[in-house]
Amino acid sequence: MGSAKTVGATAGRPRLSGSAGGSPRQEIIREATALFIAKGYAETTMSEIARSAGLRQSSVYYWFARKEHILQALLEENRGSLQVARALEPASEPAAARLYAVLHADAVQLCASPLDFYEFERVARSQPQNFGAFFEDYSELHRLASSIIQQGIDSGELRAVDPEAAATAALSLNEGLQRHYRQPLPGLRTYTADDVSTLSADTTLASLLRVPGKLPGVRTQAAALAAVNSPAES
Amino acid sequence: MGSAKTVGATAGRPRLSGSAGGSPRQEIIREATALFIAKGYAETTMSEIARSAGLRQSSVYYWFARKEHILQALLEENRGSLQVARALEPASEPAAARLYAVLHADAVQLCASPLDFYEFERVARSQPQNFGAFFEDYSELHRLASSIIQQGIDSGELRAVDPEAAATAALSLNEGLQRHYRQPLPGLRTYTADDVSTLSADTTLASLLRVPGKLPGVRTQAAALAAVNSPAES
DNA sequence: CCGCTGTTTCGATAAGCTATAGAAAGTCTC
DNA sequence: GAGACTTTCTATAGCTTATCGAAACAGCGG
Repeated sequence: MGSAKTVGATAGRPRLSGSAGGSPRQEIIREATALFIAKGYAETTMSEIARSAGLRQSSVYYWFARKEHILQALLEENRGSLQVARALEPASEPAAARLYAVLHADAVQLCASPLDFYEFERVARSQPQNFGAFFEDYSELHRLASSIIQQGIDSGELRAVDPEAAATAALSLNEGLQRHYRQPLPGLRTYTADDVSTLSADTTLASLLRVPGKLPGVRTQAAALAAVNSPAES
Repeated sequence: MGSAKTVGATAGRPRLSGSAGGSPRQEIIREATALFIAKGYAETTMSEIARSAGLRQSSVYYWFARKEHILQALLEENRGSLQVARALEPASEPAAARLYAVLHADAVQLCASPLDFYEFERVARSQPQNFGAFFEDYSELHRLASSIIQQGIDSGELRAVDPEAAATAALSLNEGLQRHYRQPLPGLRTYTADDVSTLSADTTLASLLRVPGKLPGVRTQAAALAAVNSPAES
């Protein structure tokens, strides 16, 4: 099933609609991604994906045995915010700035992702055996964020809160706010990806900093950290 | 279609499974609610609802022409957190305590609701003409929260942030955290409804208070306010 | 040149879903 | 007891995801 050497174009029965460009697998992922962005995962049918990729509905199943597998493949191409957290958790800069940088990067990634976080989570939950990586990544991010918060408490930068609960709240805020970027509710202001990322990190840090007045400085430090530890140059 | 006087039990063709107890409409809503809580909206089929209510699948459509109408009816029975906001927005108590009370009440309601907020929103968005009330309620809650925040800024209790953005962040945090109460992610701690409500309101107020040390006092004041303005005694 | 094997696509179809249409089986009113 | 009204039923259309086996090609050995 789908051994798919990187053959140019020739093999197997030809398509009714002229043959494709690149590898069918990538083609399907690309078209599916565009449709997911436009309509969401649940509202996109395999027939639409097939039509966009120039295939018949059932032919898509040769490359992806289940609809969720397309999502899974898409996920594997979209890692990134964990790298920032992994790089910054053991670093020696002030914990507040590192936490800000991690949260901001996570929010940016949530906004840039082709799929709403909650839609992702819904599918992942229905297929836990295939989406183990999703939960592992989330749990690792949570652990790293908790650790940075603990460091900040120890150093006196942050208030003495429960680090685990604070990390949960911080990530929840990221997730909740990405929704407002992605699908603005009628009657409410619309936000850019950077708006919500800054709003989220600002809010969390303001709630944790022992001296709230230090927020602007933290923000500046975090921007410098992000420039160095961005996943682009890994 | 479904004029449904509150007749005792007699009218129309009898059911194959012995006749029902109360009004079929209420019966369907009750069984559907239980199923939605157990499995979520999308994963609950009309056949299951019908079976639980002692009807055939198509008979449910006599009472609810579309599946979403069941959800809509369910929504109309579950108002409440808006009442707290309406009562407290014009009140004269300190704004910080009123904001805390509103946010806490909203979070409690999100946790107690039979349906995940995001699942609700998804359906509401697909049927805007039927769920106008949902968006109106949300927008009113947002407006009231913004107003209380503005009052707090004016009185000097709260930092000088953008009230609209702060309200969006506060409600987003409520929504994001209800998810962690409702569907704990594997490997993470589980929270009670009161845990997440307190965590959410604490976090937001900590991020907004000019003097973070006042948080315990605000929390106490808010509890007193909630006791007086709870929707139960309206 | 011809059949064999492997690869990819196709058409047909099963099973489950929401929703509709019309017949059927009662009660109620006169 | 006839006709109207209410409620439930059976049957079915049209959509979805997913499976199955046949069809159409390339490349290879004889």
